[in-house]
Amino acid sequence: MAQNKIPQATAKRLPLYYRFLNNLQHQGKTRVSSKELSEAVKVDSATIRRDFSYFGALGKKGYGYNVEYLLGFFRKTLDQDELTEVALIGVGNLGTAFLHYNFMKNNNTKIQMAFDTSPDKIGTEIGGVPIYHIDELEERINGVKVAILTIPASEADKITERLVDKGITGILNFTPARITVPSHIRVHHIDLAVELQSLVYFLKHYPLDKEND
Amino acid sequence: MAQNKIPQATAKRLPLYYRFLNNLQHQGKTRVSSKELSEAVKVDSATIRRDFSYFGALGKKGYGYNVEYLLGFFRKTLDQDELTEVALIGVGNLGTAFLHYNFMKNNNTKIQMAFDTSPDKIGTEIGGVPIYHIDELEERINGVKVAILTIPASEADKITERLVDKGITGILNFTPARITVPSHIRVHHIDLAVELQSLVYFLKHYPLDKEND
DNA sequence: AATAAGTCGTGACAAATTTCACAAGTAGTA
DNA sequence: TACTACTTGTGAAATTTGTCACGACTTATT
Repeated sequence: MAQNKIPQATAKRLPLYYRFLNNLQHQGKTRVSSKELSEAVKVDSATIRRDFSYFGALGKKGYGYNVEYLLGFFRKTLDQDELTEVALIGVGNLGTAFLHYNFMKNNNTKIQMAFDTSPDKIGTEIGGVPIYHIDELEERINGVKVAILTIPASEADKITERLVDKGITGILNFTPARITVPSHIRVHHIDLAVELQSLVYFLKHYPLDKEND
Repeated sequence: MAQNKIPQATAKRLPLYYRFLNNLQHQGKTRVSSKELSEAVKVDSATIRRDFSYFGALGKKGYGYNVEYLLGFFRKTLDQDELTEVALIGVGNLGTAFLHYNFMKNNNTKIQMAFDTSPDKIGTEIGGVPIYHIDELEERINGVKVAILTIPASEADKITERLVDKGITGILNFTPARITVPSHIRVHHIDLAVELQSLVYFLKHYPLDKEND
């Protein structure tokens, strides 16, 4: 299932490449060079060529890459044909933003259900996704392997434990809490406050002049 | 202004350390070892010690680190005493989430104003932050150096240009668009769709067993 | 005082990632 | 066909980041 030779740094950029290739195709472009792509995604062109090369020789010298071919290749590589079901826990503003986001456009993931405690929300739908009471988590979440956590930090540990018990394998954690999970479960943390603070720190201590992010 | 010896990877972790040290202090803890901290923030203890060591010898052998001392040190280092004013562009769900977030608790940043186009929102406040019409951007944003972009991707380039013209120096970009700015302006991209796709990719291709994130 | 247990700071190494720079090949043109 | 301009794929070097492992010192205990 895994050609486990691709560096993690490369793997993180793949979804980005995929989306921009999609854009290019919609624009009717049939070929693209690493230089053009570089300007679009803000990644060094040599890095892009290196990234692609892990999958083999996908381009042609003097020509560049064929958009459709590359796109087809990435679709397979990123398992874009296979749907991954996702559950969203916590329908606050951030959670609602996710529900409105149309993930299906370029995507292989679908938020299948959401959970909250607010009586106003339970029983309704947002963006076509039904919202259930968190008490129903155990009975409804069967089969879902990925969860997005957009709840208050104070709830994070408790909910995480319940998710783990139900066999979740990946968690996208937006709470400031650093949750603890068994080692076979993958957690990606996105901490909005840290991101903002970090940006401010870089502004003050790493003034830019020629380099770019 | 910058002791420019600190690796970027370290710099990114500083706000995280800072917050957990704050938590510890609120819990009344006076000392902490790199091992304890490691368990809390999920960063290898050797990495933590190395990170701290870039700032000098902050700890004591056989004892650990004094929470208050360390906290005071980080407060200075992260310029927690100096307030950075932030403008938020786009008061959708994601933007609203930011406005509700109480950044002032452990933080040196304050969202001073927000902009949108919806007549329902303009003139109101959310989380104490006034919302203005985007047309008033130029006249109101003076002095603000950092902007959070939570608008549709299609607006990103246009708004970015206006922000740049008004002398912004840092942008936290939540739109899927990879915006283009002059090289002296720092942009951090956070792409929610990419984050989710990326997590799914890792789940499928990099099964965990003992290692952890 | 002596001993044991704990912890830092860091030299040295290892791993991961990025970048340079160029040979080799392709496309386009005349 | 011959020539020019372009672009890939990659060996090699550089840079960045993470980890190991241990000497040196501190605290606590007996």
